[in-house]
Amino acid sequence: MPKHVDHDVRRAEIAEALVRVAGRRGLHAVGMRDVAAEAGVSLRLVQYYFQTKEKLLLHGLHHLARGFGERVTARVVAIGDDPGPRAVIEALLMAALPTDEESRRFHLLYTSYAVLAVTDESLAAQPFIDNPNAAEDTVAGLLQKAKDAGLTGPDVDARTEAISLLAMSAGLGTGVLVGQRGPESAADVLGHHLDRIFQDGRDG
Amino acid sequence: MPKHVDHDVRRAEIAEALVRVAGRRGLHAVGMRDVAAEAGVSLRLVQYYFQTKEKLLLHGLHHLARGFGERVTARVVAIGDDPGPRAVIEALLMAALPTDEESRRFHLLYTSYAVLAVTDESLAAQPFIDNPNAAEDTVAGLLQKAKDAGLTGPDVDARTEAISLLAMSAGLGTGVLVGQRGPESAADVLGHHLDRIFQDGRDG
DNA sequence: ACCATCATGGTACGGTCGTATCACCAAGGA
DNA sequence: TCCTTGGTGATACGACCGTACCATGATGGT
Repeated sequence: MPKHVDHDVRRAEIAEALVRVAGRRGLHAVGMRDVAAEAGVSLRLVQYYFQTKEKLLLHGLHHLARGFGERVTARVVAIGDDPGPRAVIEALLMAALPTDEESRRFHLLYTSYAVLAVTDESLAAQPFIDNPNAAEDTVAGLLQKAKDAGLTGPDVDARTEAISLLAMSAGLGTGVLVGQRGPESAADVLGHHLDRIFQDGRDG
Repeated sequence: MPKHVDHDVRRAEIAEALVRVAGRRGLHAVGMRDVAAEAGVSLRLVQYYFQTKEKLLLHGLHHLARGFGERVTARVVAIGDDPGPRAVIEALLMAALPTDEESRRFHLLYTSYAVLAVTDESLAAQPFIDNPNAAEDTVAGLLQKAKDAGLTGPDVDARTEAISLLAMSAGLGTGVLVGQRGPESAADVLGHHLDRIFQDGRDG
């Protein structure tokens, strides 16, 4: 067997190119030729590693989700050793806001994919259920831990507050994306609600 | 002058057709031929009343926003004479949730348009700033009135809570749209936060 | 050393999309 | 009455898109 190129690496490169060009011109406007040009390869190559556009888009979604997960993890790790639940939740929520180019791209494309998934049955809607649910479980778990440790008021419902915070983060993110408000304003609103939840305890 | 057809009526009919077919198959998937077929007219007619697709889409957005405004107004009016601020806010927020086919369509298409506006400079981003701002002002005004009347705790910030509620409503709406949660769950979460805001007062 | 095979390039094909063009009808003012 | 003009239909055009097909290096196992 000749040449032996790592297909996974190549596919990741092409998926990266898809995400880049889609972030610039919009997911609806990207064709396979655009992706090929962005990746610096020929159209045939894109066809070779992904047989069809549908598979390319699907892979792009997974690539996007994976990259975002890594981003969030990195943010959480970066806040230091044994941080309080509030710091972790804050890092989680802030990472989801479109503050820099990467998060902006993520928010735009993830929303585009979600919209596509509603009408196109070829694009599975499952990632848009599972991923948010996982995030919800994580935040709810952290809140419950905080509540058990007495860091929050006794009347907070961890699950409800987790849902609220994530929904707010998503909604505020869209507002930032379309230019309705700045990232600082969104962060302030989130911070206000974290203050409310953690008002009875102290945090590190 | 012959025939005398009311252009505004015709354009509204075609815009309605655009919204219907886009709600079914996704905004990205609709062409002028689809709109013509849905409206029961020829392609030429769509071209005649809207010269270009860009203008058709723009008119569709305005049509959508106007229809939604009327829907919200109707909901608010329907709750009876001189309702309390909480009831009005609740009606506002609930009307935005994708509960029936019409609100589902609105949420899907408005999100699609917003995503388009981010990358396509032809589609003005202004509606996605002005409309949310107007909603925000309305809710903030109602909250302030409630606070002045002693219906809320003295520590609630009307503007921040208005932003939060609308962002939550939008985020929850998306969650309902993609099937992550049911409309009842979203309504519960919103109700929980309204309870919190109005916890110190009584409402009618 | 050879050849099966992975990897890659170039290009053509069918379809669709937005838009433009040509033709026709109908009606009301001169 | 006739002719100007608004409304409508059918169809053509050029561009682009996703996909398929054909050709050809390059390479490693035997």
